[in-house]
Amino acid sequence: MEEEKRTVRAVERALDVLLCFVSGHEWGLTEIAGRVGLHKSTVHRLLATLEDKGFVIRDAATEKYRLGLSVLELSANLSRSDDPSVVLLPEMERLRDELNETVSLYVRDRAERVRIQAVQSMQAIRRVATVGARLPLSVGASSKVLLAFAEPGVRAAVLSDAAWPSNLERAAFGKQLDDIVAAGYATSFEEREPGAAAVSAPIFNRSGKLVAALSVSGPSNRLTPDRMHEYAPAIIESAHRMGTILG
Amino acid sequence: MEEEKRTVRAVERALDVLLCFVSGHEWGLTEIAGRVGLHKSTVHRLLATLEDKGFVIRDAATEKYRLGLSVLELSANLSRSDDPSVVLLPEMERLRDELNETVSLYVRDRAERVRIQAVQSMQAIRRVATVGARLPLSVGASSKVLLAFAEPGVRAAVLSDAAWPSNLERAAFGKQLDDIVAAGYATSFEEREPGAAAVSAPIFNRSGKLVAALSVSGPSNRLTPDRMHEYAPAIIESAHRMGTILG
DNA sequence: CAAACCCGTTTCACCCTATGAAACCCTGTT
DNA sequence: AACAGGGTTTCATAGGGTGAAACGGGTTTG
Repeated sequence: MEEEKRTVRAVERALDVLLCFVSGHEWGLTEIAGRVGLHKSTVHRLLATLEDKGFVIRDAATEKYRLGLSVLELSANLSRSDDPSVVLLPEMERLRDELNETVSLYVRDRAERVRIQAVQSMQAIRRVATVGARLPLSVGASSKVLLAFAEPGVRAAVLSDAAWPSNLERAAFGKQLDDIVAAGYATSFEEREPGAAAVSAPIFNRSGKLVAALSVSGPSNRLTPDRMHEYAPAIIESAHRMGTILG
Repeated sequence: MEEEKRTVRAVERALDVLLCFVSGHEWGLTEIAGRVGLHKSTVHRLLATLEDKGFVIRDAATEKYRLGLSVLELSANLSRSDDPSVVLLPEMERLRDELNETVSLYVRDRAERVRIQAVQSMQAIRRVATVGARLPLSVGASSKVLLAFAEPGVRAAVLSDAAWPSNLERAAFGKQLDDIVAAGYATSFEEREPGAAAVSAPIFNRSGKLVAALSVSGPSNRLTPDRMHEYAPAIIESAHRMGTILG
């Protein structure tokens, strides 16, 4: 609490309002005010500003707010030519076709992970992965990869974060991460979602720094533990190839 | 200048900073300060706030700012299931396959139009359309559609906008829009870009309100005026079908 | 090797402006 | 009519955003 904040409160609050729209598409003013814990009139002013700049629009029919087109405009420029999510796409599709399962790409953002790219399996029963989703860093194969192979310090920093689940045994988890470093890949079986399993391997750039986790996921009856270990070499090889594509 | 502003200045400025990233991917602090016309230290604080909420990140190598992952997260939820750009995609692909030309979807945003979805022709020579692009509302087939079929008032409002090109003869343009309403579709031949042509038809929702313009575009040697009028019925029918898909 | 320069960071006093309580205005409901 | 539940507007207050200036750390210039 002693932390000197060099941020602008009004802007922080406006961005919190904007971030309401990551879950659910439409919100009324009062709803938003309740969610962010601010007074109606404050939120009203913030929304007017956001609307003015095109970040939100009011649905003419429902009178509620939804995301505006400025966000689309920004996200269009998010994918640059040297963006991993673009240059790695062909290789992701190749791997998808080889294993016929959904392939995702994750990066770590503080104490969370974000799915920055995904290609879906073509099978009827498949893992459906939405790009942009933000997931906890405590469970799942790619979470463990993103922690295990991270630069020194981040592992300790994340594990000691206040948001980290307290019921998770730290020592055992650390041991698990060490095993993953030794094996070169991680698996998860019905860990985060029942019926789902995943294998994940680290992607390093040329200077050996971890940049992303490549993950293959599907229903747990297809992706049995045996099958996952069988797939692992192909995934590791694919991840290695991706590393050479990057700078 | 007498206009009572009910907006928050600090937030406005922060959003202006964010909107710098629609053109060019990377900016230094001083560059941004110059662009938005603010003092360095102000921009520094705003950027710190934006970074804190994940809307921008600092490239570790170049020390410059680029868009952060929160934008990705937001844009993921912009494409909701009832979002036109998603539900209309199959029909757009069908039309693309029928005519073998690039198909785009535009909506009006104030005095501009935004391409919210596009599927490319498979031919070697084809119109390449990027989603999220923002274009003037004064030229192009879909511009004319978005104006001609708009609700009463918006036509006059846009034409009298300060940003409207003054060299455009208003009376003649208005007549042209009336003709388009009568015809039910619009064409443009090398109007905005040399060598490019387009046909566009309006999409109305069930309550008869204009929601988007469906456009077929390609090289002007394939999309001759004759060919465009020949294509028009199919495009109108497709646009009508899309209207029934929407609420 | 200074000096000059550029960029980002920090400090600080001033006074602008964001804030929230309350009142107000709708429209629909009891 | 009275009420409820949304959104809008007003207004006094003090809290906080602001920009000038100074600082620090690089790199280029003399």
